[in-house]
Amino acid sequence: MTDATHAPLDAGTLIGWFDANARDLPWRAPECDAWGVLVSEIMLQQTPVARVEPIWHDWLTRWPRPSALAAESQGEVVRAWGKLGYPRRALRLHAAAGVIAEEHGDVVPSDVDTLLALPGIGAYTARAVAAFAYGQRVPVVDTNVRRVIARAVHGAGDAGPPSNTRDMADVEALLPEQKAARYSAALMELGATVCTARAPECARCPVVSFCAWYQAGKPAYDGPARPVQRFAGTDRQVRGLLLDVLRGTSEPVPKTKLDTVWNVDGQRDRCLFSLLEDGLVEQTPDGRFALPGEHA
DNA sequence: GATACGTGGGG
DNA sequence: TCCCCAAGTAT
Repeated sequence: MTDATHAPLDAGTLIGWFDANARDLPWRAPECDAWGVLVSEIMLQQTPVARVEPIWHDWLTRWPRPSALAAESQGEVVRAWGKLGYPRRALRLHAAAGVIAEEHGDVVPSDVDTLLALPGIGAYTARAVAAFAYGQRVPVVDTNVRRVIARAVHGAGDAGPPSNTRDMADVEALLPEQKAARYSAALMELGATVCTARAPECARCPVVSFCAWYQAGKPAYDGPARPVQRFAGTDRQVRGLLLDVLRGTSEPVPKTKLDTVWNVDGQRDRCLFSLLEDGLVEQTPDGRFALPGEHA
């Protein structure tokens, strides 16, 4: 066993660093409740902090409780989601708010399994809410945590493909008995601001002298390459263009209007159909198109 | 386990 | 310009 004070990711060291260096994010404020934490976690799925912050403020002001969001139309929620990306998250958060309002007394659940049963909440988000909103000692594994552990503990340049079971066991082994949630926040913060993917600033790292990767001379990552996420020309781009039209109008639009955003007819129609299937778009009785729930 | 799913900033 | 990356989830 490694001496705790010399472990690569010592809790006292990391929490001390976090106390002094944590970013002042609104969902970390003492007055932010579990609903605010949940909204932030959903918005932060694959979307950078800088783009989330202003939208998060809008949402918490407009819908300070789950029941308030649940009472809103789906379309308005998708519109307020703006350009955060992956708008199905907005629909799922709206649905989760409905369940919380109806079945949980308008209080975000604190139990991991109950959270996991809500739409849009997976292994990461369920534990993030349990830890950051309720102070529970549960492993919180995101891409930052995986990268920090890969480097500091395993001496690899980057994390390999995710494995929920193995990744959670890795974190569980590091998690201190006390202040576990704060430790997880520190781990994530280190990965987000210092031990970054592209250009880690090892000179600023509080645990550099215990880092297996640094000690080994920062060898290049030799694992399998991540699949590249192309965007230009994909259905994702076309769906985004279609939805952007509908976000910008309160009145339903005729299909001819949507036809102007992309000139490959087959792809465009397929994307419109998939948006209808996903419930992100609805067709009005007269055949026009709109965001859902506003023009039945 | 692989794939689909938005959007925009930075190197 | 192109490519990588960003607090993932659902299928």
